[in-house]
Amino acid sequence: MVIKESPQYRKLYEKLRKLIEDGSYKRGDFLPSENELCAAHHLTRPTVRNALYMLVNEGFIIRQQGKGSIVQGKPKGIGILSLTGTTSAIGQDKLTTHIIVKPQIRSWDYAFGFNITDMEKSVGCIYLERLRLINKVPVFYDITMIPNLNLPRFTSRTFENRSLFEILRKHYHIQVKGGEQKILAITADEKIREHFGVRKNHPILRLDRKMETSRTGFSFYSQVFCNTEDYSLIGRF
Amino acid sequence: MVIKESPQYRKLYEKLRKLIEDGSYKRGDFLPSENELCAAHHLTRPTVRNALYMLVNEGFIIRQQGKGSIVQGKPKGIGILSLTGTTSAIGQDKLTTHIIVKPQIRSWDYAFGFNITDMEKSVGCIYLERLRLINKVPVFYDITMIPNLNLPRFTSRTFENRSLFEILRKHYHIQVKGGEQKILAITADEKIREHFGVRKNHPILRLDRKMETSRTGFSFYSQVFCNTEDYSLIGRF
DNA sequence: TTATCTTACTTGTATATACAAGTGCAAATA
DNA sequence: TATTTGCACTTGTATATACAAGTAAGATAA
Repeated sequence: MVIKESPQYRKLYEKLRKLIEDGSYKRGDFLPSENELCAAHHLTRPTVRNALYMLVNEGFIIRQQGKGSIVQGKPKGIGILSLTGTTSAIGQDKLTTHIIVKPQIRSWDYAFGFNITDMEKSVGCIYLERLRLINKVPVFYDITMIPNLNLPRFTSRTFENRSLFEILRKHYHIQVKGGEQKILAITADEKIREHFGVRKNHPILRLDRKMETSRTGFSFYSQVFCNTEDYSLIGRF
Repeated sequence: MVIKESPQYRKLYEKLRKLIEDGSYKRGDFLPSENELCAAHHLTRPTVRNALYMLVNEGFIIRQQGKGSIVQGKPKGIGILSLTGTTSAIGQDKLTTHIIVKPQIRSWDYAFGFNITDMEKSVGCIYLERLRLINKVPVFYDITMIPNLNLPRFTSRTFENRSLFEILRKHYHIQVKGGEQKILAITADEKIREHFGVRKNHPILRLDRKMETSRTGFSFYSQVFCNTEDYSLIGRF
């Protein structure tokens, strides 16, 4: 498979994003002006602006006419509500993953309330369940279902302490572009209580998510149970 | 106060958005191509693309190279997770609002975990509590705190069945541009149980939100309790 | 001193243009 | 018939340019 080189504006976006994420630019700092970025990277203003608007859309910076691009810092907390997966959102060091149900082929005909196509039904899905801990405290329990479409050797890969998003990107060149989610509060059932070690009637946040990818028509689905006693979900809108 | 005319790309965005929202374009339809929109509205491609990308960012359409702009339909469900307020998210016809605590000036020194500035502290806040019902079923209970900065006659305005966002926009020319939110699951306390009419230990979704506006430095805050038994929150990411 | 104007910067809006690259279909070819 | 080729369409990327409008600070004038 041919991996195309990123366009210029995306490269600049990645660079600036990294500088914000690693703290080179702190909250309140100003990015270089558009013209300075143009000169420094040998680009024109529309190209630079393209990169800057990506940062605006993700909340890394705000822009003010007459002043400049003001760094907001990286979106804090558990950014599962935005584009990133859990791993990148909270930092790999703190997060450990236990596989509860190893990836296996199953038949399916629905995915957490999202409609799936006849084609997806016919090929079945790869099913897995994971428990994820932050500083050794179980916080997420998730069930993932991925249409079994041209993902060779997927079920034999190891998921312990690995990001699903990363595996899809590196081994299959599939990027998550966005998606849809439903959020509700429930009380823990017995299985969830056991995994989280909580009492009866403990409130749990449930997310039903559809992830849309760069491969056209290819989406996958997950249901995430989250114990928000110690960690709340944070996002920008 | 002078109200500036919207730029061209924003006008086109509004037009197209309306056409999608009122069903003139349905899910799966294609919008006219960029060149057709250029010709029809006497604009150039970059301007048209600007409008189209606004629709992409809000999930109204997706775009595919070589094919076109594919309508996704309006983001369904209760879009409180995205930019819109509750009223515009679920449609005014179904939503009724009861004022539980009428707008009043109070002192404050925190806002649901968000930091507020000394200036905001010193002027106090406008405080109100509302109960909002969908088809006569109570679904949202929200507490709102707005810094008391140059909002003449605010506390005397009527909020029954009116949108807070709309009042800010029409009477004070303040638009909500985005914000930050924390989401967690809790069990209903006695006050909430009473308003929602639910039993003890009923799970409730709580959102702590900071709304950032077009008036620089002006943000307001709300805490929303949501009974997700019948309606779950839906958003795109 | 105080108030106003100018200036130099910033981002915002808009046009005009060019070529790359993905999609789908029809015509030409084996 | 089946396959390939070419074409006409779509969006994607990038450049070059111009002027509008917001911001801040220094120069100028009252």
